[in-house]
Amino acid sequence: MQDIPPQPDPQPDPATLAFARHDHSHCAGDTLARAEAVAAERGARLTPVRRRALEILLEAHRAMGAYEVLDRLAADGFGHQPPVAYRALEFLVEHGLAHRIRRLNAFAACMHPGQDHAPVFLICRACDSVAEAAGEPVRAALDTAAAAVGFTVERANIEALGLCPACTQGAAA
Amino acid sequence: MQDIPPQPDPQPDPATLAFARHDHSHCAGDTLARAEAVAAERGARLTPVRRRALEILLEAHRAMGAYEVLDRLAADGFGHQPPVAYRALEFLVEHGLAHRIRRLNAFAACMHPGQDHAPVFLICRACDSVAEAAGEPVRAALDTAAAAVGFTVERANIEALGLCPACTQGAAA
DNA sequence: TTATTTATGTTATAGCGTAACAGGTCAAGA
DNA sequence: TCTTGACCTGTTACGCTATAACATAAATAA
Repeated sequence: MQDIPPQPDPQPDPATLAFARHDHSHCAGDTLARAEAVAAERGARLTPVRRRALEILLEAHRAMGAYEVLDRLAADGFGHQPPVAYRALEFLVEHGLAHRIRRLNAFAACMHPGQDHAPVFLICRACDSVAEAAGEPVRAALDTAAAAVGFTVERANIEALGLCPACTQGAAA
Repeated sequence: MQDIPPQPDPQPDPATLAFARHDHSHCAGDTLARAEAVAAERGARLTPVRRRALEILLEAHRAMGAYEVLDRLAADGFGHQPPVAYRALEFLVEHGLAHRIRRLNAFAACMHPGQDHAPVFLICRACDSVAEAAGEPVRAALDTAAAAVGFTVERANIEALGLCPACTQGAAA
């Protein structure tokens, strides 16, 4: 998922979650299955709304605003009011099944539920795509910096704005 | 500014920008002077509203919402509408004289204008204090992680939620 | 001066998020 | 079984955050 194609196609979606091409239907289904396993393991109740909210994020495969998720939930027969979406999303974030991207006021399904809980988000300012990259070393450096002043890190948001591979090429050309 | 007092007093302010005690009036004036130098150097026009907005952040010495800054600007005879504050704050952020803390929907004066442009923010979930710590190693790790997928980082937000030294002690006691 | 850019201020509105309350579901224990 | 308590879902209502679009004024460049 991290390899960069030499000639990337134009973005198929305005905000895909990984820059490289991949079998999306497979990755979504697979991730959902792993998310279910993680939830079961943690004793977290993945109720219908919550599960559907996660599916919506996985299907879209991009960062989505809470109201956008809400619209889809409502269309599927769930509640129509903001708290419905916010609570489901909060649950997913709480249990590491989704992430909140504050720079975008948006949420995205976690692509590595249960394993990689130090994600960094790479947001392309040109094409608005968003990638979730592994950030263990970044998190380790953050923990060190915090420890130096006596601070204990519990949760972290690490978000970068810049240019994705495709747009870097475009800018150079 | 990074040393931790053995017996920190109760927070004098709900959201101070550094955990350790220090001579605030001195640090604010000094920082403002350095900020002016940085602005001049960059050819950035530190107009009255912008300068006043920076002063407000420095005087408060904590993270402030845009509307809170706006109220003070209005009280000083500047405009009363949101864009007045947002534009001034945006300018300050743009030129590295202030930072935006997305987790708090707030802004804070940069404590190291012109030198340290890889700040990390440490937000205490117990007492709401915020510290700006040096984050060069964190930023370096982030750049590395991004480069691994071909992404070029231009700006980054690195924010940690956890417990400050004082509240860690309190929780342990 | 005149043209051009940049900054300030306004009105109006869009977007994001949460508090507080009501009803429903489910499991554990009396 | 029935009741209690915890949790989940849904609602209304509201507040906070942020920006678009436009008018005016000030500074800069020609």
